[in-house]
Amino acid sequence: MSDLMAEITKAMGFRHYALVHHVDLKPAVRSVHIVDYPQDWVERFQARRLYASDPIHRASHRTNVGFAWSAVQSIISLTAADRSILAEAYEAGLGDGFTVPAHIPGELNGSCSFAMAAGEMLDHRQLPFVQLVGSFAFEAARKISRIHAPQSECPSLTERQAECVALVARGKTDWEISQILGIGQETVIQHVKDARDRYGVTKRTLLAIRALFDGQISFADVFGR
Amino acid sequence: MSDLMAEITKAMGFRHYALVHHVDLKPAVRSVHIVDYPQDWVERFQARRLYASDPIHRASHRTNVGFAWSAVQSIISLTAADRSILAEAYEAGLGDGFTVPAHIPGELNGSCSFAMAAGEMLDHRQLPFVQLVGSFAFEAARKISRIHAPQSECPSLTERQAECVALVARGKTDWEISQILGIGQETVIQHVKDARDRYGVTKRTLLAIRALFDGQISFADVFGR
DNA sequence: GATGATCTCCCCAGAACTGGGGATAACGCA
DNA sequence: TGCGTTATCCCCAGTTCTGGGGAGATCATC
Repeated sequence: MSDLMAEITKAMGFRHYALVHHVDLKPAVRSVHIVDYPQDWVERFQARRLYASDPIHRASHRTNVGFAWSAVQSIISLTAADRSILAEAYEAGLGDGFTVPAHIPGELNGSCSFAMAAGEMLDHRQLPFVQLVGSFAFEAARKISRIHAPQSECPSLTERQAECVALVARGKTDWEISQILGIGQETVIQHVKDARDRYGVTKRTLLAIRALFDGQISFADVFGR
Repeated sequence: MSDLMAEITKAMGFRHYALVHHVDLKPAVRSVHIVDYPQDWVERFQARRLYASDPIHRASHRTNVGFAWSAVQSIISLTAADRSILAEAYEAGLGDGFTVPAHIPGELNGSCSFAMAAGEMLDHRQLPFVQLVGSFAFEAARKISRIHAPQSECPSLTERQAECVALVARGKTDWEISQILGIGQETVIQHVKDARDRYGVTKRTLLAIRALFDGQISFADVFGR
């Protein structure tokens, strides 16, 4: 993967790339982290835990399409600290660059960035192509890094159960759910009990999250309306 | 905007388009909703509130790049209900299509879809271009409707709080969390309490889901390892 | 007609959570 | 030095959840 990325990066006229989830490196977590940035910068980046506050990362959380680093202030306002981070990156050898955000609900935020050497100019005519490459590169990395392990049969819930779980996910108590659905509290308790059983979990919190994860309910069910 | 979309749609060889946030239509909410689908289907879609459960929408919540509708089962597993929804859409005049997801942390999920008439075939060589157009179209629509996030307060948690919330999301009890983190149960109770306060919620279930939604924790934290 | 699935309702005991009220210590920042 | 933040711990009363045990009604299917 990194060989391929290096090749593509070069072919597009860039010098460095970073294909990352925006988290501190935790070996235990299956996150994407394929980077070819100046070593010096990578170390400082991690030491200072910039993955959360780096202005490029922050900007990538506010948009859906890629952007040139030189245009970052059109997306977020830069603080003095941000400017010094950018200056430091430049010192370390990173010139202008282009970052493609990669967000999926319920997953870590990520991005795919390509950078020139310090002093070189971006070829703006090429950016749409870079956008495309960035998106697909991230998706590919994400698929590879995900073991997609159990692919266990997602237990299906009955309609009533799903309705109850959706309300559980909204933080409703069993009594509140009974009022919303117009049935008895005992009935709700039973539906939630049955739903927990189907998922083989013992806590309603995990029930809600599992149901969310495999699409029995969606974030729209939780926050919609 | 819709004129332009219609033109682009035609130029790319498609018949219909839909540039939408995945929510029920509410005039009060400033969300993107630019659609040119068969009227019949739009009505049924809204009547049955499919925005949340439509398999194409669900699939678009699981990926970051576009996908052909005919390949949707490689992303999510289809239930019988899903299949009947797809069949119904086909009946209504929607053939194969291509959907580009558009997700931004803290905002409503959205997508940009292009569809053929029933019976026509997708030109797969063109899909990368469609991907590009879809992304930019959504971003443009989003900027115009300038919903720039309903100033979605994304409260930040302290490290300890986030650790506790991640474990809450795994269905652990406060006592279990205390054992895992090697601290007192009372301390865990306090951290969870503080985290609930920051999010302004009163139930740990909603706390976990909110934290999941805006990226404080991820599904990897919940299911990983 | 039996069987299974679903939805509805009921009771109970013990565990877990929630919302108040405290406290101490360490750290950085002004 | 004082103030805010964070992390740690403690107590308590009341609510909510969890895991057992039931039961009757409907509906489709075999």
